[in-house]
Amino acid sequence: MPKMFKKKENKEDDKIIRARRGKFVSRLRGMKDVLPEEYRYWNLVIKKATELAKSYGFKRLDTPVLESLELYERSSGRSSDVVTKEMFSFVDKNDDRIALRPEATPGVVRAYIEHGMFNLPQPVKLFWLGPVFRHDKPQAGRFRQFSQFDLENIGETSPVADAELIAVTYYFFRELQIDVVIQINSIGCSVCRKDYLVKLENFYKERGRRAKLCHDCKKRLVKNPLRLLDCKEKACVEMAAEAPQIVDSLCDDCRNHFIKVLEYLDELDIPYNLNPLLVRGLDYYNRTVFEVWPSAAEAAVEVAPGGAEKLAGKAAGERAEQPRQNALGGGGRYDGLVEYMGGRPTAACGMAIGLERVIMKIKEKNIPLKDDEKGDIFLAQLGDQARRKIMKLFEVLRKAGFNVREAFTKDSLKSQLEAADKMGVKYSLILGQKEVMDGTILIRDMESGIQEIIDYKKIVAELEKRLGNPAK
RNA sequence: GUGACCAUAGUACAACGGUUCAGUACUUCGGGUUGUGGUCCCGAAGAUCUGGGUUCAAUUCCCAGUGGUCACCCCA
Repeated sequence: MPKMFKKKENKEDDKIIRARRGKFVSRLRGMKDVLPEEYRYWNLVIKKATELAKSYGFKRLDTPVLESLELYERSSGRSSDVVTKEMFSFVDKNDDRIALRPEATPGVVRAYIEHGMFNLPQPVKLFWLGPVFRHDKPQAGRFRQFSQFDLENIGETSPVADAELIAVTYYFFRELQIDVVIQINSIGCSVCRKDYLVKLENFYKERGRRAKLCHDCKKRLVKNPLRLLDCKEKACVEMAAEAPQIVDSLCDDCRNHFIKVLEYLDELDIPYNLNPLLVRGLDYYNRTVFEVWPSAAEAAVEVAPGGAEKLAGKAAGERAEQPRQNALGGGGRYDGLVEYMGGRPTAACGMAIGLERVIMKIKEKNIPLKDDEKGDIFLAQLGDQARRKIMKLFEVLRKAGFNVREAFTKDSLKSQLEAADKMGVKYSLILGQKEVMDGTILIRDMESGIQEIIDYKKIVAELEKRLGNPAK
């Protein structure tokens, strides 16, 4: 029979087999599994976030993954990209408009109002850890489901709150050995921002600048002029560099607030860069806005401490020239949001860090991680009698605090020791028929291969001698 | 949303318009007689993303879809 027919037959067989197995349904675009190997990084990052937040007096809360679509439309803003084009939203069986949360703040603010947290001592400091969703096109460090570590300080007008938030953010990165620089700016309050926007619009109307703007920016000029500063088109960037800076238009209150924030940061030696072009993509921000950018050593980013004096003295510092990289985190003040969403007038500020990006950085830097899943002792058995006895021993050792591993389902000693080896344990305890009879057990040092017979009753003492007392 | 590149076992890679070419390595599983892992030897399992088209013949060429990677936009 010619081969081509044979081949075809095989192919048909394969199809049948595949059909019997059932069709494999793969993961959704931009979604990611976190495998045990990767979870080591997550444990590290989550632990750091939790410890740090707690030690600064933030308390954890969770909010639902699903919220009313309206919540985000109202809070994050109709002009924000997050709301207009990146939201996972749908109509449920009840005809309700639902969204998977694209960020944490609106849900937290909703919870603050709904649970009457304004009756708690103010400010209310909260932290939040969990998945958020944005329907973006996946790319390096960008997923459709990703995780944020979020801090909110609600009910505090003082610039100390802004500075503390930024400080905690900075320490988070520093303690994970990731070099970052805080990009910071103030976008004023609704009053002074209005003045600034007039200046900005006038600027773009002068000397035919408007005609040189890119297509998107022409729209921005009408819809959200602040975003003009944020454009990456060459012509727009050049114009933005000459445009009036918002820090020069701040009202006294906003200006003083901002100076205070910077003074605190100077005092704490937190490296930041006054970035007059930083605006942010969510509509609810006012006054302080900031982002966390990786400080690429190779890009020779200039750190500019002492910005407070500069700002107090004259125009703000040099324009940020470095290429914009993926932000690791960001935040700012949102004094109007709580009231806007139906609460009392309440000042607040918050920030969020993208954990996948943090983990990406940790991996890039090859920061060694210890494998805390490793066991110290492996229990091997031969024969059913021994197996029963050793299953009890497992409980005893586990309760004594030892890190014990086993492969009770395997029969041969060979395969059990093989498993022990792969688990990287220090010692194996081997129990066979003979030892059961004698009331003994073998202890094998897995590195040297030396093994000794010990009294079964003295196991715990022997292990404590070799490994130390786990209870201590 | 726009653009570029890509798509073969669990992983990393080969190969080819048909022909003992779907191969190699790692991993996994089993074995190298009685109760001993790491090395070695033997064996097994395991893949051409989906759908069309061109062709006598497609895993290979073309198109579309899907997915991946990267950049832009935007952000975390």
